[in-house]
Amino acid sequence: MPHDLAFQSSQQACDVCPIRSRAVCAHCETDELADLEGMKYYRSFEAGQVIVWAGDGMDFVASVVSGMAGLTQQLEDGRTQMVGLLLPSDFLGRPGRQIAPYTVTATSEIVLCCFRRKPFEHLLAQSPHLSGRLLEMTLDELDAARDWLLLLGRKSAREKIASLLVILARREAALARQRPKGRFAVELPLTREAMADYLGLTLETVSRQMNALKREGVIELEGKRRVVIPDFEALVIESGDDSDGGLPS
Amino acid sequence: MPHDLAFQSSQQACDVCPIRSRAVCAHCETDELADLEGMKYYRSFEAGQVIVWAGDGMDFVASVVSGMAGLTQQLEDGRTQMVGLLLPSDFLGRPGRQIAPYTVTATSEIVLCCFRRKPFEHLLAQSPHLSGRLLEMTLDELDAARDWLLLLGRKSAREKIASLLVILARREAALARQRPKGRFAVELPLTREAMADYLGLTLETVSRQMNALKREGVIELEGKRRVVIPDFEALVIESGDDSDGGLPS
DNA sequence: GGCATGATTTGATCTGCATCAAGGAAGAGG
DNA sequence: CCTCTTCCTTGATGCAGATCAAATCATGCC
Repeated sequence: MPHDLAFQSSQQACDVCPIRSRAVCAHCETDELADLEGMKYYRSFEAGQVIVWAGDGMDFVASVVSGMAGLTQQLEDGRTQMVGLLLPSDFLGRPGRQIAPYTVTATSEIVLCCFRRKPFEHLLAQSPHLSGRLLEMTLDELDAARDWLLLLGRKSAREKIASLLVILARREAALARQRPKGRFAVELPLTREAMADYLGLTLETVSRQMNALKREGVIELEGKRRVVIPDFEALVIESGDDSDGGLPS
Repeated sequence: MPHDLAFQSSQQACDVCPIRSRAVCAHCETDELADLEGMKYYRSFEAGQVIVWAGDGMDFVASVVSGMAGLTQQLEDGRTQMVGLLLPSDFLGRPGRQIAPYTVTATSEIVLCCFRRKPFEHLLAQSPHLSGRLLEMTLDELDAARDWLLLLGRKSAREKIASLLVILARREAALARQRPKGRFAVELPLTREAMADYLGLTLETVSRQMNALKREGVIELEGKRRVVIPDFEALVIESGDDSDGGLPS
């Protein structure tokens, strides 16, 4: 039985929270934060643990504080596709919906800041700061899903791998309010199988393409779960789209 | 130059609107509807016309009244993926964003109920009925995008075609507040190429699979743009997922 | 250390769909 | 009626990535 970190950090204050500036609560005022503090609790999961099963009831919603999780959908015969990637500051759960439509699995050790559903929904109805931010985040997620549709529908295996690394690098940089450039290192808290499920490939193809990119010097592997990108712009070219990621300036 | 139908219908009243019960304005009260009437105007486009180009400014948002449109994304080398399908009652545009990220093309003749951006955003900030409904619709769209990810990542060409027909049948039935069952006819306001762009296939594969389904009696074709589904449940089985579409009862 | 367990790599072969290449069909405009 | 043009179908061939099969590597446990 894994050691549950939940109660170690159960009373961390919002004003020192690392995701404060990007999470659902980003626009909240002091009094709203106080309300949120009253309904929140932390939970931790280890890599591989299931956080929610599709079809189960959920009595909470949550923000990812650290770590990574995947939303996963399945066909009856077992074919699996990841349909959402939860990184720090992302939101888990849908207000107004009790039953989870997707299975959520921790792909690395993860810490969630959970809010009890009922009080959260109540506050959501009161606070335009909260509901406005949630709308904004949902629209961003929809944009990300649409980029992902392009990836799954039209990119080659090699481009898919490169795209995933670009996404992870951008997200990691965004938390530090930067953008990736030149030499850059990324944590890769995913097994080859999880990557395959994300990219609509098999794990063998993922392995082959990763090693091909490595052989050609586009990436360097430090162990299996850490990637160094010697030239970020070169990786972006491999990813197939030349967009700058839509970030300003 | 096509004949512009825009001004023929420029003053249709909201209370006789066919999409009233499902569009952004669904939860609005009489006074909010009056505000909306003041900022709205209708525009029509013919099949194949571009409604918005990616990168262009948009000074309106809109609801689809009738017809169909596709949001489309492209890689520099021309590979094209549809990333959104706009059917009656769907919402076009993102509040707070001026520049369109995707090209929007009418795939059939289409009528839009447009709202001037600024007044709409103002009302959105005032009205929880409006913003709440928009959040709800955005979350539904995200769910649809996630089903689509599964389709693109893991389904065979045959399953993809069947899935598209199931989606169109469900949407057509939903407008009449029903669910498809038994024998059912669907309009297919898409060229083979548009279907291919939706499904991440080539138009040749779409054509072959459509005719294969026809040969096997799963579908019947009335002309090229109308499909009769003799047994809806059989089509759902071909689509690969046995879900009931998530509708209650 | 020795041994299980799970993750990853690597190789050989197969196959579904893309690609390339002609034709048909059906409507629009002269 | 003829001739574009656009859309669709059908056939032949090739290839990227799936599938099947075995090592290799790591890690934790006894």
